[in-house]
Amino acid sequence: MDKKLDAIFAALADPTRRAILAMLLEDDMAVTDVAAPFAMSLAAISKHLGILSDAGLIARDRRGRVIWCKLEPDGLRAASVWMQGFGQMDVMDLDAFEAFLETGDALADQEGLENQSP
Amino acid sequence: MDKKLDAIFAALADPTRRAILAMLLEDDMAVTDVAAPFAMSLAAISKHLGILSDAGLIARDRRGRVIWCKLEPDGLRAASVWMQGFGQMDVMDLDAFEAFLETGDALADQEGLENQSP
DNA sequence: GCAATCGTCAACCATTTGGTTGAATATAAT
DNA sequence: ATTATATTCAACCAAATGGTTGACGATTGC
Repeated sequence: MDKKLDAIFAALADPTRRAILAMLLEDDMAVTDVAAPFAMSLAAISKHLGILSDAGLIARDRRGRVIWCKLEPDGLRAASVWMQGFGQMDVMDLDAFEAFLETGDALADQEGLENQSP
Repeated sequence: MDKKLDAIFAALADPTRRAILAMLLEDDMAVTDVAAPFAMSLAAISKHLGILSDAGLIARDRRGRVIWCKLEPDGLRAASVWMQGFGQMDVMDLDAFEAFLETGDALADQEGLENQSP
């Protein structure tokens, strides 16, 4: 139960992984496309995605030979709850965030990347 | 500027350090008293405090031979700003948090520990 | 069938991390 | 002055982290 927080904060502690999360906030992406902007190997990015996935911050979904990565809407909840207890302050509206991710603009213009045939 | 976030999230990724922060939320504490509940050496705790301090999450203030540790009210700001941008949501009211720390109950009953002569 | 693409796995490497112990420093108390 | 207390420092250690490369398994397209 503490392990979850460990994993989340450790995942957030790396700038590459934070950048990946920021990219996924705008669009679901294939692993190769996630890796493209970074000056490191695909295998390294694959490891980062594994860490983000283990922390519950993203999910990976295989479609054909392409694996699509997307944000896990509930992923930040544990961290937010801890921060809430820490600061005794208003924390974020995670339910609104989930709604935002699932129905909102973030995932709307996915055709910016190549289309996979359904 | 990214390094700051690295340091903050890395600091939060360790359960001992999160526990220390939770303790300091209730009271300013001397290093020895911080270390007391943990099953590790004082030197190890001293290192953890150094990491928290480098991350800007706590401040250490020497008074006599005792070093008092207290939360740095502004310490979580960068992390909160990042999360805010990430989720596009309210994260926390840090100004209220600062007010809470500086004038509120948290630091009020410090006489629970031994008094240092002024 | 055969070749190209997508992604992971395994082995390796250097660096960082989280802990230990023992010595060193600074202040306080007797 | 001596002794005790509070804390850090330095050297060391095992394990984890972040990266590399090359081989591998799946899937697609010709």
